Formats: sequence, structure tokens, C-alpha cells
Amino acid sequence: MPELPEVEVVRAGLAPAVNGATVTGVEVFDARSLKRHISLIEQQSGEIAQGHGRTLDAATQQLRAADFEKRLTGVTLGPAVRRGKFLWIHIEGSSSVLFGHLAMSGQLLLRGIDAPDDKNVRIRIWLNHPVHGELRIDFADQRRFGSLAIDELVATDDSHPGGLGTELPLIPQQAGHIARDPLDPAFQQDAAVRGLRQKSLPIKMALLDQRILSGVGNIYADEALWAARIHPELPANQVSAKRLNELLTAVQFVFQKALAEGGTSFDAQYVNVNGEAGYFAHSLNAYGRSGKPCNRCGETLKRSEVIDRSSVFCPVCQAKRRRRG
DNA sequence: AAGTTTGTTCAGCT
DNA sequence: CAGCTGAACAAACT
Repeated sequence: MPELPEVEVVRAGLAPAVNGATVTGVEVFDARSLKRHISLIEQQSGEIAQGHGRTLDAATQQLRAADFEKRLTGVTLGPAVRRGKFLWIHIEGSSSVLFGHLAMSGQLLLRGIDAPDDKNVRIRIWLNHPVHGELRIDFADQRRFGSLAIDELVATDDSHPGGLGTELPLIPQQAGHIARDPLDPAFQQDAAVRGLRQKSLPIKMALLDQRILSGVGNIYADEALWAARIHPELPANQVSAKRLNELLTAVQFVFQKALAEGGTSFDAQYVNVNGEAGYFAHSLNAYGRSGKPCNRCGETLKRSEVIDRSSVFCPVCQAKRRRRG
């Protein structure tokens, strides 16, 4: 499950291959992977089929696939940018971007044109790069929860760059509501702490709220809470500002650590960029270790459910009591 | 073969 | 009304 570090590895791997490349062809094998893509016809008529939480009818799927292929073919791509788990690639001389979210099982694979097919390829984009030659980007997604789209850039609300990878203060509409992530140079930790402190829901859930800070999913939420010794079910507004700052520092630490380990899996051979290689390659202290001993105190780690999401934590190190701080 | 997995959105409730 | 909760939803693997 790609979270911020995995998405960043993908962004960094794609960036040199897409910047300056011309799109020579687009193939949509499964339009269900375009559920975030709104066709021009839908935009102009104002009748936008509900792509989220509902299966699109066949006609809309066909319309969107054709629209996506048409609007992307022939363009020249620019920088690859990321905020949180959202990823986009600028289109030169245009306010549109190629926009995507990998969700649970999405991968953006960079391949030579003669490479054998990977499993579950839903969308294929053919490229010609002035330096690297002919390439393919294959969007593979086993569960199809992820999607690609063409989206429009709008101004950022704080006039800082839209995300990592660009200096332009522009962000795709669909990512506009997402807060900056802890690895963003313009990330405001004080504001994130204030946002968390206003919530009465469990700290684990507040940490997953992409409007407060982005990029944290279930894995790194458990890891950061373990590192900061905070019980996942403690109401966010009962955690002191000091401990929330420690928590955000822990988030940055686990992100950096995963990024460093994920990064080592990706050598300079950009054509080998493979979303799978970085996932779960790093050592985890909490996630998936229910029933195993705590790496800090030896106590057996416990599994609980916080609003339908599984959480693993150490009942001793992360005692559910308010701590001074 | 029912259960598990997760990011995101939203109806509906307090 | 603002904020929160719980659920819905996507699809495939075990």
C-alpha cells in the first residue's frame, strides 16, 4: 500500500523519464481506472457522472477513455510533482496535468517498449524522450481503487509551490483540499499541531485526516504513534502540543527512513522503476506485528480497531493515559 | 466463501 | 450549524 514514501519514490523515478517526453500514444484497457477523469463533454454540459462510490455506466466509461486518450496524445510532459499521496505530471504549455492516485494497489511502471506485460496493466502511455528514447508508462492496479485523470491546475491558497517537484504555486483541483505533507518545504508544523488539537476523535484518525496533514496512511500512522509512544485511541485534543510536535517529528522520521530504504531499491536504471520494489522493504516496529514482542520493551503488541481500521500498538509503551508534556 | 484489506467521501446524527 | 461518526465503496486475494 503506497503511502507518502512509496509515492515519492515513484515520483522521483518517473521525473527524469517524463520531463521533456512526448506522448506518442495512450491505451486505456480498463476505463474503471479513470474514475477521477472528467471528460470535456461532461465538463461542458455540467452533467458529470458520479465516478466515486458508484460504478460508471458503459457509455460514460467509453466517453472518458476516448477523451483521456485524445487529450493526452501528442502533448509534451513536464515535471513530476507530489503532495501527500497525490501525484501529477505537468503538461508543457498547458494548465492541465496528468493526475493520479495509487490508492491501495496502484503502480506506475516505467518500461522499455519491448518489455513483457506486467500483471493488471489498466492504462498504457507511450513516450518518446529526447534523451532516453522510447518508453512506456504502465499504470497497473490489481484492485482498481487507484486512478489516473487529466485535471486542471489552480492557484495554491498559500502561494507556495504546489508540491515537491515544482516551484509553481499551482495545484490540481482534485488535490486542492489536501494539506501539505511533512516533507514539503512549506509544511507548517504549528498549523498541523493546531489542526490535530482541535479534534476530539482518536489521534490515530486525526493523523489519517489528509486535510490536517497529508501522506500518512494506516502503516505509518501506527509506526509514528509507536515511535512517539502515544496510544492510537487517545483523543487528539487530550494530547499536549509538545507530544503532538514529537508525533509529527516521528512521522517525518519514519517517512525519511522508509524513503532512504525504499530509495536504495531503485538504482540509476530508471527503466527499472517498479512500484513494488520499495513496498514493505523497510523494517516495521508496529504495523503487522500484532502478537509479536515490542522492539522497545518486549511486551506483546496488541491489535485493536479504531473506527473500523486495524491498529497495532504496545500496551505498555503506548499506555492510554494522558501524559504530561 | 466470508472475511480482510485502505483511502476517500458523505449521509446522518449530536 | 459545525463537527463528528460510522458506513459505503472500489475489487481481488486467501
